[in-house]
Amino acid sequence: MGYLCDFCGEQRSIIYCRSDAASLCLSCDRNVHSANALSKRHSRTLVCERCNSQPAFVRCIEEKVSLCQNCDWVGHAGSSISPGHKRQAVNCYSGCPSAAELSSIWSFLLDFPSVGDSTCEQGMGSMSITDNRPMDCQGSHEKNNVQDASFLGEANNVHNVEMDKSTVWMESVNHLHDPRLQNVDQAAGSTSSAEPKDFLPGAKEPAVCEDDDFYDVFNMDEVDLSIENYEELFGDNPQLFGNDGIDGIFGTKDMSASNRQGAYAAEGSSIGGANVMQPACSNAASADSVISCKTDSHLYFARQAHSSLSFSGLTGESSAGDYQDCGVSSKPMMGEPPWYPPGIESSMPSTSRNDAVMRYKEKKKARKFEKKVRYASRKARADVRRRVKGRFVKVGDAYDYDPLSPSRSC
DNA sequence: CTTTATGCAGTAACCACATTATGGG
DNA sequence: AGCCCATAATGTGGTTACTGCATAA
Repeated sequence: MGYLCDFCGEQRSIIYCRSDAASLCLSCDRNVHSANALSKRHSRTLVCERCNSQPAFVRCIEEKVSLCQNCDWVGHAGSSISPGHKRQAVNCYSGCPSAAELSSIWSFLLDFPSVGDSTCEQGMGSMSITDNRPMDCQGSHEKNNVQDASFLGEANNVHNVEMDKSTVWMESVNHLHDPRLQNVDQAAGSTSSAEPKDFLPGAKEPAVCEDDDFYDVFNMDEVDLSIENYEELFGDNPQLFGNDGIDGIFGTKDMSASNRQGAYAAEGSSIGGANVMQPACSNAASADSVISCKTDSHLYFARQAHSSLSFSGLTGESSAGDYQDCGVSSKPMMGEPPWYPPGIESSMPSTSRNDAVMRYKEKKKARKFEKKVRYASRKARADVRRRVKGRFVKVGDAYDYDPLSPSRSC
């Protein structure tokens, strides 16, 4: 069975666009994603060469194949045959890099027979959606000329790549806390550890901070952050939330439900560039992603965290498309992630998970939104006031409820 | 498949009145 | 500026009624 480009149906698909949920050949990828500013921001990565349906997560250097998480797990973690294979993280990119640029980023891209294919490149030349600019995104380039190419640390030959700095950016997954990735070779081993530090507060990192998707992450307007006992949800693996764990996000564990939102937003500015938050694009993305799910989403996120998988870009009112954009469809929110490695699922102690679900449900049920009493004196007054069907009654009138005594006057 | 009934969860409204805020002298 | 007084506005908790949604019949 051939895995052809979803767009032209002719070339072999190489790139997977999460936003479009489509597998594209290089030509169509550039064609489609140079259409407008929004499409340019679509986060793409290689398509899994095994299942050809999921975005690639790592590349097995030994087998020279790009694999999604599921296939990677099946082929490596879940297999006794090739567990020691060296793997390399496959990053996401956005913008409209050429095939040559991509091959500079992913040297292994040359393994693909269609890369560099003349007809493919010619097809790019005959793009019908192009504007007059030889290399798109010039406008934004000028506007965002402060952007730095340092994020291209994953590239083997960063300095040789003269790509549009404003439109192409790689997303590091180096800070993944996925133990299964411990064996992943961090592409020339280079900038992995230092890379996140480039995004510290103050150090403007436009490719990250100016990305609307990233801001969406901090769109707290409608986010319910009423995690009553988040350490119960997330505490099993505090490392997932950076060095400071969950406290690194919320600042204090004693933060009330109402305060969390504000504090979160307040910290968001620093978090955005600090050690906690990183924009991520995929299911292979940073576990430092944002906690901004509502109700049941908490559980799902918790599951993601527990399984060392994560996603970002979820806002309280995220749509299905948003989830898709993160490499996770909305469907799993109602149940099991379809791409969830069966091995993990089966190996995960079902009892512990059930316990976690039970605990979550209990907490959710018992959760009460703390009401902040502004005037304790009024509360004290109300606490002793007699009522009729819950309503206050005049002093001396008949009442059916007396907080001071269960007796009734009538 | 559509309609109706039922259950559940969430929320606004209600009450009296002490407390608080505001403005004028 | 500081004080006093009158008036208006606020907020407090338990209960009910209402609404919207999901599910079953």
